[in-house]
Amino acid sequence: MKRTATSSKLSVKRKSEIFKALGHPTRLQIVEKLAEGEQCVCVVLEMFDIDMSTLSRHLSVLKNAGIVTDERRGKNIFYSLTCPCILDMFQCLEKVLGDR
Amino acid sequence: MKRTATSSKLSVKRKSEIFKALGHPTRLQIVEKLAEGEQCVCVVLEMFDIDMSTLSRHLSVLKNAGIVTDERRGKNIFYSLTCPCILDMFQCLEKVLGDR
DNA sequence: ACGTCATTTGGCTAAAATGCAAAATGATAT
DNA sequence: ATATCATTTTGCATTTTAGCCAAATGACGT
Repeated sequence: MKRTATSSKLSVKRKSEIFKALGHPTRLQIVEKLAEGEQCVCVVLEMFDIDMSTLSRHLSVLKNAGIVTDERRGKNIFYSLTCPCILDMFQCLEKVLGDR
Repeated sequence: MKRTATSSKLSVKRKSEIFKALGHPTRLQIVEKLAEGEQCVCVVLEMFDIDMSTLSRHLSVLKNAGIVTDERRGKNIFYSLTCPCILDMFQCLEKVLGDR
């Protein structure tokens, strides 16, 4: 099967949404943290010097993009990567940075 | 060597800038087009129903992120991918989309 | 039912991104 | 020197995003 570089209009939209969601330092670091496994919001909060409500908003951006899911257990809410394969993208990116 | 998921602050910034640059449908399609090889601005323009000045802005966003370079030849300016390895990221992303 | 803890949501303001139109630039041809 | 073509830059209006604070929600303990 021939490999084409172009994508359907719908797919372009979804892909760019994912990129956009990752296009913020805080959100990028959240995802990197989740690479270690499921994390409680309270733990993630400690990583940054931002308001809890701001963090919550970032988490919802990631969630809307389909990058993470959340699950409530008791009083806490835990976030995790929907598909750890997203980390492969990060490695590719490392390489892009390295090659320049 | 142990593989860590976290990155230096500087690297986080640069990475998120690259993601951000790709986080727009038009820019994403430009990059996909450049996957075919160097392209004249005029050719890229035909792909979209946008003002030339708008396209030029998108191109400069990609350029500032280091994703593309430009070269003038005569009256025309040609853009190409700085590092075609960025396309690997796209394939990873396809997989992320596929896995859901 | 009431209070508390963890998190999200609404309301607001400031900053950044998008996009068009018009002016500026750079290369070439006359 | 002037005109023309291709592209970028500037100026401006509109929309989107980021962030804080305060109010709302949901789960739990008393």
